[in-house]
Amino acid sequence: MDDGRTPPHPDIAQIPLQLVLEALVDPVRRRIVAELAASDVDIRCGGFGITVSKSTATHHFKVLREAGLIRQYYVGTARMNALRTDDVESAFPGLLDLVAKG
Amino acid sequence: MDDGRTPPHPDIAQIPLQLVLEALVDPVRRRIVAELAASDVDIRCGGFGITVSKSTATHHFKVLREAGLIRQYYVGTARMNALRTDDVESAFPGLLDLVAKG
DNA sequence: TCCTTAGTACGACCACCATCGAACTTCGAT
DNA sequence: ATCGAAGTTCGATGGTGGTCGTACTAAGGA
Repeated sequence: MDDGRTPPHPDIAQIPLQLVLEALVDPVRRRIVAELAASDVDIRCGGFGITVSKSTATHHFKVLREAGLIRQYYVGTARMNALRTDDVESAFPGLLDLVAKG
Repeated sequence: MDDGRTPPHPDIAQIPLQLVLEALVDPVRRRIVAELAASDVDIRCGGFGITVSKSTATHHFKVLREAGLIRQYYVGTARMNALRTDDVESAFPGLLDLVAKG
């Protein structure tokens, strides 16, 4: 399970609303979530329409992951991002729709 | 309508999600919203279980009002606060429930 | 008329967070 | 074996927002 590169992912049921709102209040992070929500496939870190530096992007993905909103895994050097749609919807119903619709 | 003391209240349909999230990311403001959601009656500014100074409280109410979440009106010297439940629910379905449940 | 109560307005301060660049790691391809 | 592409880590910086105290205004009661 733990290949030493896959970061830990929290249990959504135990994430306080505070953490989720802090994650989603940033427009860059909300854009990431919206793009994932609109996509059929997972997206690598470099594949989003965001205009920040790579180090800043890394920071945003970490915040989203620790808030339980995305899952991350490696494919080669690419770090893939998946929206935890069902998890989030069960813990915070309606929230993803709000973000997706903008 | 305008008695010179009643502040302007924005049309909810035109409020960006950004503004609402900025309002709700603060735990003090979320507490205010939660208390209003749990109450049958409107509550004056001094009637909440928050532990900040009066000037800080004024600031929080202003943010909530400008985000379209509450309506404010005067009764004597007391400034009453009412949750705009239906407005918010129609513009951001599910959001108030998340805050109310905490 | 005072005095108290309720809240606002204004500055100042402080902590936090988004941001960046530079240096580094890891993987894949040449 | 090298090189480039993809991210990470670290430290520094700058702006913004939550906080407070003080001074102020408005309303109601003694």
